[in-house]
Amino acid sequence: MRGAPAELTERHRDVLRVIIQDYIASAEPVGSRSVARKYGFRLSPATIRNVMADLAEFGYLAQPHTSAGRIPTDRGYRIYVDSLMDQCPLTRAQEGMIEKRFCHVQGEVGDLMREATKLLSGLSRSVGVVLAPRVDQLAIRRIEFVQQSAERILVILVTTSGQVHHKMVALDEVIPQEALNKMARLLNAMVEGMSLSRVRQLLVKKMAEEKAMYDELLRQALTLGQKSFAEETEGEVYIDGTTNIMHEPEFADVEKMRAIFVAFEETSKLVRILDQCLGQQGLTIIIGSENVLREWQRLSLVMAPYYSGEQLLGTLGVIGPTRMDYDKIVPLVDFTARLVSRSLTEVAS
Amino acid sequence: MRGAPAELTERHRDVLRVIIQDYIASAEPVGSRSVARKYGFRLSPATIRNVMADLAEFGYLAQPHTSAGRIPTDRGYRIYVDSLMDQCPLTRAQEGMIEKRFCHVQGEVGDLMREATKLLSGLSRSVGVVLAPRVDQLAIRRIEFVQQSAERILVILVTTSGQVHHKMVALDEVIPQEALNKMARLLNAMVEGMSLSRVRQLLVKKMAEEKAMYDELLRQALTLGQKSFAEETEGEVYIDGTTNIMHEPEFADVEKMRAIFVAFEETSKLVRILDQCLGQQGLTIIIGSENVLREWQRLSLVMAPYYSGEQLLGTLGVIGPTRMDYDKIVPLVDFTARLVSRSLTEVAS
DNA sequence: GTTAGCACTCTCATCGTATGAGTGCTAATG
DNA sequence: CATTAGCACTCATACGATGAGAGTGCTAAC
Repeated sequence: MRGAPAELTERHRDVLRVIIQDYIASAEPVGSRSVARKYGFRLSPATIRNVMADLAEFGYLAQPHTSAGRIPTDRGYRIYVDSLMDQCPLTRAQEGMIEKRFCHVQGEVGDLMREATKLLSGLSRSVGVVLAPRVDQLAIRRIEFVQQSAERILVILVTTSGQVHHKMVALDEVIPQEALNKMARLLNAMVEGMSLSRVRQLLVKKMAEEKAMYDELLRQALTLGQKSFAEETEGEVYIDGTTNIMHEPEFADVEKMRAIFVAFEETSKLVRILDQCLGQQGLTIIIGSENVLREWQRLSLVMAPYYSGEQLLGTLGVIGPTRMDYDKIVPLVDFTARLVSRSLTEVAS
Repeated sequence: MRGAPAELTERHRDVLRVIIQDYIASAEPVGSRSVARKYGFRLSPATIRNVMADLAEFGYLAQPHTSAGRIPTDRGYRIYVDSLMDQCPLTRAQEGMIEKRFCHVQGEVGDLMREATKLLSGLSRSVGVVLAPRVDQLAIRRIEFVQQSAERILVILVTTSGQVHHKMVALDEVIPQEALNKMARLLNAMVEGMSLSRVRQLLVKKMAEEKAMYDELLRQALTLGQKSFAEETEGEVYIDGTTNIMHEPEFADVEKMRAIFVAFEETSKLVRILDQCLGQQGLTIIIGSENVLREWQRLSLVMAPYYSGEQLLGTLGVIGPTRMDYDKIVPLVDFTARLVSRSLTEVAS
């Protein structure tokens, strides 16, 4: 393998494009004959073979066995999505249909996420995935404490984006509901509009100040607040359409399929992958072996971030086999992210 | 097929038991030879064959093809779980281990459900499933209204069992947060400890009374309450370990497997099946074709109800192939249901 | 640079055969 | 009369050989 895209002529690029598109459509190794045919017979199969030999040498194509056609390598897909593909934008009708589906979602953010996930999986015939906003990053609208039993308090947290989170907190002392309400009011006044991570800092600071003071209620409120917000929260993932990829011939083998499904179930690892995408600007594509995790190396991701106004909230996209329909899926993901951002921006304002 | 369990001799029952146990363990059709062996060679294969022919005639056994051994029919499994099986109770050590896992769950009810689901799937090496309590049936501890945007109110509902539910409600008039708080206080006083379904009735009644009166706030509160609790809620299902059944040889075929997974994703149908179990007293076993739904006819369920005190809350159990290890799974489900009931009873008190 | 021709490789489907597990039936046995 | 040995028969499965077909790589000619 020589590593020289500099030597790629226009013909190399054309042939590679044809092969990848053909393979994505058929899942069968592509031979020189069929490339020549798609080329309008302006070149003979033999010529194509020479080009293909070059491409194989560059590492963009591989052969499953000696006398079979070529299939794209991950490196091949990479160059394809970077500079070869012609994106195939959504039709007006499709866009309208998608917009309509989002209009129906009047409810809370969770519904919006679910709808987006379903939409992505449905239209891509692959797996749709949405990484929900970290609670840490979100502005808080409201805190509420509900006494569950003598020493257990249910903490409810509402963000400005309309997400609701709750957790149970154990206390050593018994606090009556009446006092809890007062504490909630105190804290609400203090933290409204702040992000959870800023709240944490604030509480530490206040605690230090308050040590000298003697407002018992405030002291208790701060302690309770700290307990409530102590843990780092993990991003939540919505995923849908996993059964879609069962059809893909690359997972016909039950053992491979099982591995994939186990991978989907391990949401914490998935979150880590999606977090990487968050770091990037704009649309991110991760192809097969570019994934660090072993179980993911047969899968590709197309992800785009979504926002509320200027604030980056999360990322959404499609997971599929490396042989996925990038030219259709990229515009789909792009458009969906835009719409989700629009919806969330409206809600927040 | 003659339909006459009356004619079942002790020997018939013994042979059927041996065959079913063998088949459950091996997933291979069972031949007369191996039955004779398990019998300590006190009878010859030929004799066993006669018995097996009888059992086949009664409809308890079937042959995949002429010259293969026998496999149990769903009817065979039915008589097995009803009167043949020797339950194989959990060891002291296992019980201790399970109890320990539940002790760790100090948190909210959702965590408890998730933990139970994982436990069931882990120990059964099948699919664990828990039908969470219907909100309708549960006593309400607290209602809270949070203004999300001008016309959208987030309604938060806390049950005495510590579940949190929320939904978005759209209004025509704009109500300031201050008024919302007052309304919440009004409603809380009114409904605390009542079940959602009773609250619905109550609100209708109050509305009628109030029509004549002129407390604007109360009127608004009632309207908002009605909107909030209007819809019937659907039971939520926790499910875990779906990948476990991929190993089962009966689902080696990808198409069959896909059908199963699609069935798992369709939670609404699953809820309907589980609801049936709720109607029953005590532990319910549904075997293969006893399921009404086509997609479920290759699966069996072992379900047990769980309670908070006296009140029936939901049902939990294991889903697996009809060839599942009933003698181990029945005690497991039974014990788990008992423990979950205990935890929930403690929380409520 | 392009192409025709050709030998070569490798997969896959097909077919016949052998194998072996297991049955059902019959007749002999205690 | 229940039990059993014996035996012919049935199928599923594994195996090996064979042949077709697709596709390659190389060489020599255009």
